[in-house]
Amino acid sequence: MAVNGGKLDEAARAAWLYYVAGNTQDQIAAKLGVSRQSAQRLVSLAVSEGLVKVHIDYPIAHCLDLSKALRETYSLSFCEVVPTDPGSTSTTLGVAQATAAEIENWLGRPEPLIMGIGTGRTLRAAVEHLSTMECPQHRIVSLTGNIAPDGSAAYYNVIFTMADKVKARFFPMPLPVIASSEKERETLHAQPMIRPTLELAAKADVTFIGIGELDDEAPLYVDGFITREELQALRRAGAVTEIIGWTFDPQGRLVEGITNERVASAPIPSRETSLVIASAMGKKKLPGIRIALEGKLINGLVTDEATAEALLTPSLR
Amino acid sequence: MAVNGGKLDEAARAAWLYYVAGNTQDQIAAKLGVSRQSAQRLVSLAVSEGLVKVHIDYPIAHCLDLSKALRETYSLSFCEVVPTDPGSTSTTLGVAQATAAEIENWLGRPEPLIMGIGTGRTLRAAVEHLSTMECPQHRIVSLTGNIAPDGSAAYYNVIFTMADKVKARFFPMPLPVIASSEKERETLHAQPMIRPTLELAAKADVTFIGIGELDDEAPLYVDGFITREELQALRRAGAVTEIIGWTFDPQGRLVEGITNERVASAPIPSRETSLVIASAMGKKKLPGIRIALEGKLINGLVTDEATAEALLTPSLR
DNA sequence: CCATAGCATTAGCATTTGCTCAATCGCTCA
DNA sequence: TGAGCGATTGAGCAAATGCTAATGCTATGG
Repeated sequence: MAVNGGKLDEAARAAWLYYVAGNTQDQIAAKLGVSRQSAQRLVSLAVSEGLVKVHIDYPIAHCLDLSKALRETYSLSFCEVVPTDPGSTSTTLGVAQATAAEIENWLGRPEPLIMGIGTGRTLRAAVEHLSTMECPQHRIVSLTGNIAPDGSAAYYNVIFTMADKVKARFFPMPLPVIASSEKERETLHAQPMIRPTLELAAKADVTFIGIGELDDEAPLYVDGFITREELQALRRAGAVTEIIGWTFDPQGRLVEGITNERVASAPIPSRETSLVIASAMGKKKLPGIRIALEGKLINGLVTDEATAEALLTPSLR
Repeated sequence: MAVNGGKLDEAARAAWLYYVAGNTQDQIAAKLGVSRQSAQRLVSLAVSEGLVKVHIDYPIAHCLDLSKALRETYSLSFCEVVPTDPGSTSTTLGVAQATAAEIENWLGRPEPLIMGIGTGRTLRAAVEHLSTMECPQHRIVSLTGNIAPDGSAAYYNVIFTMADKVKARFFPMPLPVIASSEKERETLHAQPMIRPTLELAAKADVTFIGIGELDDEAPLYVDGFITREELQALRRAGAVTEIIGWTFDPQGRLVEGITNERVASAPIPSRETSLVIASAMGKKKLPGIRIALEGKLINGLVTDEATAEALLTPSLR
């Protein structure tokens, strides 16, 4: 720890000299008394450890236009559109950083608030971009269970990662994502540990969620929360997208009779009382985002240019 | 404007692809349909226009230690210590960025506040690092006059530059820094345009100031607010440092009888009601910073490692 | 005390970046 | 219409950076 900390300390210093003071790596090497290669390693360590935060502080007109159009079309209270990298296959690039910035923005406020946190790859990537902050005045509540099918803490439940970065009061949900029966869900939800957390989730001032697909790589299936048979049954019943465990049909209605009766997650907080921000981009998520928007499940969105344009093009379904 | 804006737009996009998406300049060139050199130019334009904000998000132990020691030694409410670049001759490097971040931090708060702004090279450099922000709830008041001796707006009065970046309610002070006589100052201060501004300054919640030397490059003299003779008289009378026009002796007392009776600035806001943050670094400013600290003129400080260490070494006077 | 595994460091090279200078483009004004 | 001039572009090269493979070093266990 001390050694590792000292290393990161040096890395941070090297990165500072490089990025802020504008030294070359040769100069840094001389100043820190190490070889040029070591200086390079320190800088690259700082980058890979996420110590170096870069952001482009300029409102790109096209992104602003798209954001405004989306806000108006879907009556959103919040919408952020980041540039698209035409060559990238990443499904989080840019959106993760922007979501992290928005989370930081909320957590930076002095007045106490309740933040709901969903799950998924995108949200996880966002949380990894968070700075360390101290904000004991806020309460952060997980909307989904965090027990993986094998009994371990679910990897894509991001609240534990978030707790490493942010000092606030955390309320994880010690539940599976999907209970084995409707009755089990009732029992679990009635537990004294769970009920206050559910009540807190309902009172969230701001909520960040991801949007899941229900194709063959559906996160619910890949992470083992549902079986292949259940996935197929959901699709046959018309389910197209998933948000914090709940599955929806193209009209934004909960699909009944398969898994939704057993989902142990909190309901998505009400748009009336909470700002519900979805973070998602990419072609595969398009139907899901559209459902969330048209079904009025969300009132905030972080996405990229390409997805924003597709959302504004009349649906071809 | 439209052309320039379009250019910056492209530059921002190129910089985004470079720094956030991690493309090489060749890839960017291909994606934007320009030559490699043009892509390079766009990225470098974005950097030079200050569109690219880099910050190192890691608390370097040595800086934290110094900051803590300074807070305790001088009972400061706020202290930030940035790394020192041993080779640099800059007197603002790092401190400017850190001060900008702190200003942004205050301006980002939703509850309305009054911010006092002093003058000087360091503060100017800080303001140039500010992001554009919208915060109409805040009021920002200049503590010094902004009329240069030639009648133009004084360059190092930073409030106008700040107004370009930040949308808030600004209260500049249409006065010279130093009036021609005590009587003139009284007259000016009694003006209906001035009095409310002075009252606002006295109520500042947070105040950012620089610290000026009184050597041969004294800003007051270089900028033409005082004559060489006045500078020499001030020095003979024991004046060592200057803050928003006021000159102080080593005991932190106002030097009487030379210029202080004619200084048209607002008084430094009270430490009882305002957080008064000085930003300064470098050997030349050391005596000034020490006076400000020991004379309890300030209760916040942004400086660099080398200066912090010197401040913690018992004075050799 | 020695052997060895694992990690850090170095050297050398390929890639990427930034700079300079000459050429070209486009605009203004006679 | 064309000359003049500033701005923009591209080519080539030098500097800076990042990667890989080989070497050296340290700690641990026999």
